[in-house]
Amino acid sequence: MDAPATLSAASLRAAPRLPRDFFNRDARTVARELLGKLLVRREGRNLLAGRVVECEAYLGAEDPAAHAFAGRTERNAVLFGPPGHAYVYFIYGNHYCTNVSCMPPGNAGCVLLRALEPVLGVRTMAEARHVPIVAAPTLAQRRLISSGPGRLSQALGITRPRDNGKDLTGIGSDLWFADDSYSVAQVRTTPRIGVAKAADRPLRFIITGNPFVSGTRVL
DNA sequence: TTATAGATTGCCT
DNA sequence: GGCAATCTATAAT
Repeated sequence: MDAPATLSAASLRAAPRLPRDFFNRDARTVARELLGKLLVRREGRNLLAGRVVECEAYLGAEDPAAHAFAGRTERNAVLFGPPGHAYVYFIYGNHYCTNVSCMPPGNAGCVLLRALEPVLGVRTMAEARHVPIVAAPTLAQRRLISSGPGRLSQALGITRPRDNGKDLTGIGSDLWFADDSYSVAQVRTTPRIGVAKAADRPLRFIITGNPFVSGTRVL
């Protein structure tokens, strides 16, 4: 039912990176297929990784909730560039949110990453989040690491100065998506979280039943 | 130049 | 469940 709790660094290195064509499609398609993939960060010789369990699609000119809705600005310029690049923005004075651009240049779709299940480098991610390091963390404690868009960005050290505009499909990139052939049993869609406009559109995608999805009640 | 809302989080009651 | 924190982009003077 749940994804594997851990993953070896060797198998992660063997997992193919998602190519640019993967992102050169409608944001809804990319969001759905991104579920179950791994977001990987290389910190020197150390690898950090989390499995995507929740994300949201943002469209272009036809989506009032999207940053690209009002057109190209210095802030959102990445969205209008080629697919497979990181769009990182700062929000509420405290948090970075991580997106990946979709669609060909000129089309501004993107996918916001909202929750990861930590699978490799968990201790390092917990330290980055200032989450207590304990021998046998509870589910509630593990959820604090990367369940939420601001949380997962902090866990992987993703910031706008460091990562905005980065090519996530580049060979030399220190941030990328990997496919370890994990199979997602069922995908559920819901309205997007925290948006006032176009609040009725089912553009949030989650792995049904995964406990690391944000807002999940922990018993 | 000033005001306000925001793709959030964490602490308080 | 309520709400303050804290900064940026954008709208309103």
